[in-house]
Amino acid sequence: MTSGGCSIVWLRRDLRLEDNPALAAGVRAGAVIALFIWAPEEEGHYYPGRVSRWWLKQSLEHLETSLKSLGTSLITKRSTDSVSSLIEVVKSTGATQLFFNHLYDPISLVRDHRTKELLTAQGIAVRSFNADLLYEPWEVNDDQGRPFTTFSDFWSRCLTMPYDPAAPMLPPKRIISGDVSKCPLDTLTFENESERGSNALLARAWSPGWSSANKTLTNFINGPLIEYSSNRRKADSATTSFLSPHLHFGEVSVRKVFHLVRIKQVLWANEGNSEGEESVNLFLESIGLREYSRYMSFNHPYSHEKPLLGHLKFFPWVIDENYFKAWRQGRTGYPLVDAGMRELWATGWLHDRIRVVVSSFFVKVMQLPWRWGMKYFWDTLLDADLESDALGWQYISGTLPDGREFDRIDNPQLQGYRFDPNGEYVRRWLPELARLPTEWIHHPWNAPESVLQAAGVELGSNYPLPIVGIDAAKARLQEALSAMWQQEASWRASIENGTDEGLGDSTDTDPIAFPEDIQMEEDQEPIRNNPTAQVRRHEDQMVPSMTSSLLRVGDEENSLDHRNSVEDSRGEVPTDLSIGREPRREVFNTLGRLNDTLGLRDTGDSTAESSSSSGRERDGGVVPVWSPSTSSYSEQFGNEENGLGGSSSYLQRSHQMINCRRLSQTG
DNA sequence: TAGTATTTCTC
DNA sequence: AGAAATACT
Repeated sequence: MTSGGCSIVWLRRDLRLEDNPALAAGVRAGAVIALFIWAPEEEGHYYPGRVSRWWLKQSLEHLETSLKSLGTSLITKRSTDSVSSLIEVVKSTGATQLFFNHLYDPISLVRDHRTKELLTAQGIAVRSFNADLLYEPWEVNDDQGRPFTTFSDFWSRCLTMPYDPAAPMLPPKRIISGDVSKCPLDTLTFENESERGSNALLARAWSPGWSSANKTLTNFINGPLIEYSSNRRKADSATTSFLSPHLHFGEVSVRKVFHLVRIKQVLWANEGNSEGEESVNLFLESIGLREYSRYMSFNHPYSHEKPLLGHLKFFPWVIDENYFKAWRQGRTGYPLVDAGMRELWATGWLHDRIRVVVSSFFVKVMQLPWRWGMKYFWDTLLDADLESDALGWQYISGTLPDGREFDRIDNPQLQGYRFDPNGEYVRRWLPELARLPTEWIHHPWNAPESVLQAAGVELGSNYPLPIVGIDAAKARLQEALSAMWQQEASWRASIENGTDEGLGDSTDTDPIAFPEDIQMEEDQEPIRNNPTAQVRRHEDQMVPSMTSSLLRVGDEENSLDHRNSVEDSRGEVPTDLSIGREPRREVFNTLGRLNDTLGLRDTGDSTAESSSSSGRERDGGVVPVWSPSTSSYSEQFGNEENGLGGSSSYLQRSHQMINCRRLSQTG
């Protein structure tokens, strides 16, 4: 019981009982205090959006009910500093151990690192676990022991690792409760009055919580999965998994998903059902993208705010809030884009394909800064996920080695006929166009006046004309790109002259500010003639888009001297996109104080035995820690050309980043 | 069967 | 937009 000192199990985005290694460790160790800390201010700009908070609230209630039935309760704390709250709970309960599962977003990396340092200093035994990924980011490396820089290489490696992802664990049968009599709990508030109203409809379409997540998974595997390969391209098919919000909050373990799906695949393979087999591959790929997003975030913690390809910092984004607003409101004049944006606003949901369409339009046609779009997704998506969304937007923006090309503009009209050939999707979300014949539904601006009249469409009045013509957009994009390269060239030249400092610094400290911390949400007309479209028939998908990564990492020592940056990494990047080099090292901070520099020394396969055994340690005997102080990232992976000179600024930069305060109080 | 047109997809 | 797979003749 409580006398020997109980354990705190700090729950975050792992709101489940099954296959929860931190919880299992706590239970094994004796009495447990299950703790959830709500400290949204720590997230800076990324204070969770309305629908995301709604989900979290339901999920926590569900979890608490489950915990109660197992014999304990959920302790909730409202905080602006998780670590202090943890210490407070430690003091008031006499806990001697802390367990939690890893997170990989930039803010958590820093916060969790700090947690370990401070709590360990207080004499608390801290252990952390992998509960969110098939493999930890540091387990997956190329033959040289460096992180992969493209998704496909990363993923094929994952699928051929010498050991399987850990098998999912069963939930505890009962939990002995620690003594919380002296530990006051806070009531958490996740929504205000007006939000409550807006959220009311969500419950008709979604059921947050781990048991519902399991049902969703089962339904998917026994239903739509087999046809995933053929159906996944329709804009509104109901053939996707709907798992993404569940996965975001860790209501279901991705390893369980993986195992169940693989079992199905083996079954189908034996029956010679190749469509089913292929479907599983494709579905797993979307799981893989989610994995990769964590991988990228871990290796490049700036990836949510900086393009991984350095020259992008010279791209002359169009700073136009009216464009931005038109996009948010679904009034760009391109039906497929507008339908998507209205669905997003009304439901918090978008098919993966449509996410690509609207974000590509945002970046390539409007040329608005991708971070604005990402922020809006963050604020409005039910499955908002920083890592996945950063990967998606970077992929779309062409700022990754294997991202889309810069100069490619997707034409929403063509995409419309592709993903929504009969215009049903557009008609559902744009009632003002509902009577337009399919022939014109995706390009009303070309329709004869008589047709428009018959359909009751008045362009420029009840439906807008295209906000930007595609041809004009192409021209503007060309200009922007040449301006970018020019800037980049002169920047490079200034570096060679040693006059870099100024420029280098100023440019990368200015991720274009968000429009006065947009009330992106409520400033819209809550129109939506489509309230009852709770018909969540739409599909889901893990994340918007994505892919890719960057960087080559050498081992710390080597990379500084030999591996003279650029050149070698350059090989696999399209032509002159320079990739940064980023020395990095994980520190394995073992509780028992084992080897603390098991970094990337041993590479992938066979040699990895020592690290693989420790890395795989299920009990968390070894706790890998992302160590900001020893890692540095090239600011925007583009400019390692400045050799050593640059590396000192990397360090500075990384120190800045470590400053939690800075991170967390931006917003 | 070779050669060409068309569809599909980029993570 | 361009490559690759597929379909057609």
